[in-house]
Amino acid sequence: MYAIDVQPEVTGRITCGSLRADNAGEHVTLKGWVNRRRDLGGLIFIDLRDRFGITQVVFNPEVDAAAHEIANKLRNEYVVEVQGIVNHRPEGTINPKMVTGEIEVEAHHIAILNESKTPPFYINEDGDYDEAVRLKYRYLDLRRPSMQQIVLLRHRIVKFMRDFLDERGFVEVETPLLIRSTPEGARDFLVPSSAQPGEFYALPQSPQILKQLLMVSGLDRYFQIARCFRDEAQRADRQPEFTQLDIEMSFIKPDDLMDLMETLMIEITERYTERQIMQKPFPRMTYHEAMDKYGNDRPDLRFGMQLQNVGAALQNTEFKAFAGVLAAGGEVKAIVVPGCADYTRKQIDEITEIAKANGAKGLATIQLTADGLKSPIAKFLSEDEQVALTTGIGAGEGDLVLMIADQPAVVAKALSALRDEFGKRLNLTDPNVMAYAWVVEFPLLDWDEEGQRWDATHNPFCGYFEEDEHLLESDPGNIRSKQYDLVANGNELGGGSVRNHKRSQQEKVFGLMGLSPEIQEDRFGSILTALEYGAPPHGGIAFGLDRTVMLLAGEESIRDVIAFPKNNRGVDVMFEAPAPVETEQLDDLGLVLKPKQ
RNA sequence: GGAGGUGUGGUGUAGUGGCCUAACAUGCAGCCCUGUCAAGGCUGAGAUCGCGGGUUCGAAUCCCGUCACUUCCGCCA
Repeated sequence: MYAIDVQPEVTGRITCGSLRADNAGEHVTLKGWVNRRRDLGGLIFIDLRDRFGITQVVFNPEVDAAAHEIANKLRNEYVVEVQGIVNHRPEGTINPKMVTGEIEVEAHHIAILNESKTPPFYINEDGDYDEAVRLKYRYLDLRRPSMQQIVLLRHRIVKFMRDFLDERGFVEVETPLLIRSTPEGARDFLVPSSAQPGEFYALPQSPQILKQLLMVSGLDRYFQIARCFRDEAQRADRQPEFTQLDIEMSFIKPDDLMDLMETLMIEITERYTERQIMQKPFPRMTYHEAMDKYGNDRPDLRFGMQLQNVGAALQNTEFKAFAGVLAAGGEVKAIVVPGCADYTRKQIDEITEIAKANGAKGLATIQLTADGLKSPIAKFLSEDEQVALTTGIGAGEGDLVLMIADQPAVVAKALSALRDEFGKRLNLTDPNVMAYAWVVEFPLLDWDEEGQRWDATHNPFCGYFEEDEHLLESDPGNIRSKQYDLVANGNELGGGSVRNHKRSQQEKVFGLMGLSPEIQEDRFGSILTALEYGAPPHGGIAFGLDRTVMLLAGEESIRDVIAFPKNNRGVDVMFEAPAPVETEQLDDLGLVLKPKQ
């Protein structure tokens, strides 16, 4: 349990978590919910719960017959007010599991402030309840102490962020939610306007341009707990509206920002969780290194099992599947899975499916059993090759070697998925460890086959290394950006960059992305013009706040760290939003709905 | 847009062709009980097994379709 809650002092109300042996003899009034009732016939015990804790109340007919009579009617989740005397519990009935377990309140009066229907799930114990029901009755779900802990943790983290940044000269600025749509990136949520029928605002995917404009304003250091919106498919760690800790600073190098954010994350982790940080200062690796060793730009560094390139040993292989891939400029990579040589045919099929679901055409396996090599491809491999693919990459008896041959992107994706799978299967992902790391030097651009143009890897405002300037024409795919991502345990927590602060730089990037000067002016005129008026060098970062809290709270779903989240289809099941609107509302907006298919 | 998983009293689960007139726990209702703290004991109510169709003498169970939830791929500058 983290020390993240405080007892209120302003109202003078005594909470259900505050009474101790010292309070014995005091007359008190407690208010809260009935967590549990234990009716022994003569005596009735009530565990009274509020956000701050649980206190046992005892109703004794010999002390107050009227109160005891009312207590007969109490049920779970009734809201009551109890007046009574704080007593030491009798010898032998102290409950060491409760912080208030040395005392109880002897009730002299009780008032039922509100009754409650039987809740659709248990408030007083944690369980794995149907999420649809939890979301429909979210106010009850949030009544559960474990959910309140998360709400509090999030509050503490956000408050710490604000204080931390304030102490360092950052200014919190609110930026508008009704902005202009730009078709790049994710699909925008659109908001129609009645003042301009047929025209739309968009909700921001991030305050990117706005915070850069604040740097042009000379604000020097900006932050915001910024709500962002993206109309894309949901995931366990993605919501249509989410919150970022958004930061921008002037006159910085990437290192300045990384150091600052690293301090912030270390402080938060160590203050509010009991998790161990795997390595301080956070390791830094380039994008290429991350892709090479882990096949992933957000690797889970809690375990090894790195990808190994075995192409060199297979230059002359007779195994056609490998030879063909290598001849076509592809690669063959392997991971060594410890202790899984005894995998059954069925288990091998299972992991092959995982590889295929992640784009691989197949999965080659070698099982190093006590009886020797077991592998469907062994017969195609020379003795030297067999050695290279086993002991040559550190595999020993009892281990399982997994190999994928394909174009680098396919190999990376599939092997990375397998690595993550075995990290879980083999319990290598210690939930008490936070393996933070920075990934840097992403490629500025990657080639979009469909659009036949270069696309910004991160965002189009990301700056690039001056020494790569000469690649702008010849080899745009190899320009290194000044981007940095903070990853932890296989999650991308945040990303940012030092930006283009000159119009000419920014135009070059837009140009490579296939945006004509006219389109650039139309969509990004404001920022481009601003860059002409003494824009300082600047850069920033945005942290996924929900994702960060999720990880620190040890939750597996982003929905568990958002008070009122949407479900997997973006539906708010409590309010049943989105919902149709009145025809009059559409008329005001100049909108007509197409008939449904 | 695609693939997988799940769907059985309020809740969590069991049941994978007949023994199911659907079981267990908990919750709920009633009764008993003065030191419980996941209180205990007894009694009881509560599910046409997501929905529709099919196969079969017989379907919670097999098949097809559909819906919902969920995970992943695509998507997420």
